[in-house]
Amino acid sequence: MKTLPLQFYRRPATVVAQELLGRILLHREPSGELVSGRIVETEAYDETDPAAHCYRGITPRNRPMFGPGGRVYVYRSYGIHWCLNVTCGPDAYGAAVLLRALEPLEGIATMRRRRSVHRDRDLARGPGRLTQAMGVDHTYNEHDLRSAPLWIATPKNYKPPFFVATPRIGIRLATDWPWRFLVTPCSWVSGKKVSCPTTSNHRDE
DNA sequence: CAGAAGATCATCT
DNA sequence: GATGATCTTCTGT
Repeated sequence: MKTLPLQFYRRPATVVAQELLGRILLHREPSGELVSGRIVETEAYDETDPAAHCYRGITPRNRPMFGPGGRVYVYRSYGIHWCLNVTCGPDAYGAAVLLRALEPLEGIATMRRRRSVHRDRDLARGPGRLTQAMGVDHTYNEHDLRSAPLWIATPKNYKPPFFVATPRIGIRLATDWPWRFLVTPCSWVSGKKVSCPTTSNHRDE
């Protein structure tokens, strides 16, 4: 599997969000074990989005978002969860893609140990669940995603996603595995906050 | 310094 | 559909 190069990330978050779908997130844990999953849901943020952490400039928390593309930005959500973002664009521009769901691939037994769920498809479906399953937390902030212990690569069977709509900020991108792509509005649209059904609660089929 | 809101999730009805 | 857990950040005084 080939690791994604720097220039992949140094593009607009909307583009990176689209092209991250189908790639593999890998984590070499302190124990040496490898856990991984296919990225199946993403969400783009940048300085133009009122819902984005970087909308009002740099703060201690969001500083990684203003770093160069290709790094980790992890933040605490609702005091309980960690959420994993991939920074995008050039240095000094605030942009990132939130990783919202994985299809578990390797280290599934470890994921099950960390998350008690009945079905494996729930192991990493949702941003908070994803970090719990992968064993990722804030200590990974600003880590370069081209190298261990946390990196993203392209699988051998990768096929570029097809979209009928143009992805943009405030739009959540997802694929039901295998390969049915969805585009869902979220956060803010046309300056107004809209209801935003979370994957975890509403895609239970 | 107090208070509210939040890129969530599990659990309950 | 509603609620609580739990904590950081931001805003207002």
